[in-house]
Amino acid sequence: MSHQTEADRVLRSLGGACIEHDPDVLRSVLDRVGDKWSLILIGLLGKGPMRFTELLRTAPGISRRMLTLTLRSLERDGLVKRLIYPEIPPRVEYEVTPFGRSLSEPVLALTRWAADNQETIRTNRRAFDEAAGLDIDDLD
Amino acid sequence: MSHQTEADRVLRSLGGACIEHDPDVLRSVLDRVGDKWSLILIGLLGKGPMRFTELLRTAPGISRRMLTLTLRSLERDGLVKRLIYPEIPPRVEYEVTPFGRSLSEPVLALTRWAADNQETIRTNRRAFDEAAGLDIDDLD
DNA sequence: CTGGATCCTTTCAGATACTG
DNA sequence: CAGTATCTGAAAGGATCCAG
Repeated sequence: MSHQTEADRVLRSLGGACIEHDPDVLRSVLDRVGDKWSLILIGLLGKGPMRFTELLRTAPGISRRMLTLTLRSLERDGLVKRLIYPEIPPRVEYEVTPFGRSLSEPVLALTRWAADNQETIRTNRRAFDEAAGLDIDDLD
Repeated sequence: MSHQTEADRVLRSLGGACIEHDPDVLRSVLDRVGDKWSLILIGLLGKGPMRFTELLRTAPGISRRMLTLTLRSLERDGLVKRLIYPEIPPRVEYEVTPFGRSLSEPVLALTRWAADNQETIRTNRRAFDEAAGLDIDDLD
C-alpha cells in the first residue's frame, strides 16, 4: 500500500529533487489551498495590497463571510499579512507575504495551463457528451 | 468591477505571454480539477496505466463511487483515457492522455511547493494559534 | 468599513446494496 | 472485476442581522 511513497522517500533522500506525485503530499496542499477561494485571493493579492471591500468587489461571486474566513486561514498559514490602520472609518489592507508569493508562482503556472486549454476542454466535453447521447439513441 | 480583467486582456493582446492571475480563468481550472480527487488521480496515473481496483487501493481513502465519478469527469475532459479489454473477468485500464500529462506538469510544481513548505505552514499555524490564545488569556 | 454570529440551503461524499 | 443506484450524514457556503 505504501510502496510508492516509500520509493519516493528513498529517491528524495538520494537526489532531493525528485518527489514525484506523492498522493499524501498532494492531498495536504489541496486541503490547504484547494478550496473555492484561496488561490483566487492569492492571485488577486499578487498584484498588490488590497482592502477588504476591494477584494469583495474584485473576486467574482465571493460572499463577505467566505472572504473573511478565507483571509483568516491564509493569514494563519502565513501566506497573507493583515495590515490594520486604526482610523475612522477603519481601514484594513491585505498583502501577500514573500511566502505567499512563492506559492503564487506554481499557481500562475496552473492559471496559464487553464488559459491555454480552456477551449480544448470545451471541445472534448462536447465530443464526449455527444458520443454518450449517440450511445443511447443509436442502439440499432 | 472588470478593470483588472480588462487590463489583463490588453496585456495579453500585446505581449501574449502575460496573462497574470485572471480570477475567472483560475476559477475555471479550479472547478475542473480543484475537487478532492482529480489531481490525485492525474498524479497516480502519471506513473503509468492502472486498473480500477488498483487505483482504489492506491489512492488513500477514495471510495468506489468517487473513483468512478472522478474518472468519468477526467475522461470527459480528455485528460484520461479508458481502455476496455472485453475479457472475463472484465479488465479496464486508465491512462493519462498527452493532454492530461500537460496538466501533470503544473500540478507537479504545486506538489513540489507543498513538499517544500509543509513544515513552514505547520510552524506558522502554531504561531498564529498560540498568538490567538494569548489574545484571549492575556487581556491585562 | 470591517467584520463576527446565526440560520438555512445546497452540495459533497461515504456506506451499502445490487448488476453485467 | 468494474461499475451503478439510492440513501443519508457532513460540510461548504450564501443570506441576513448585529457590532466595533
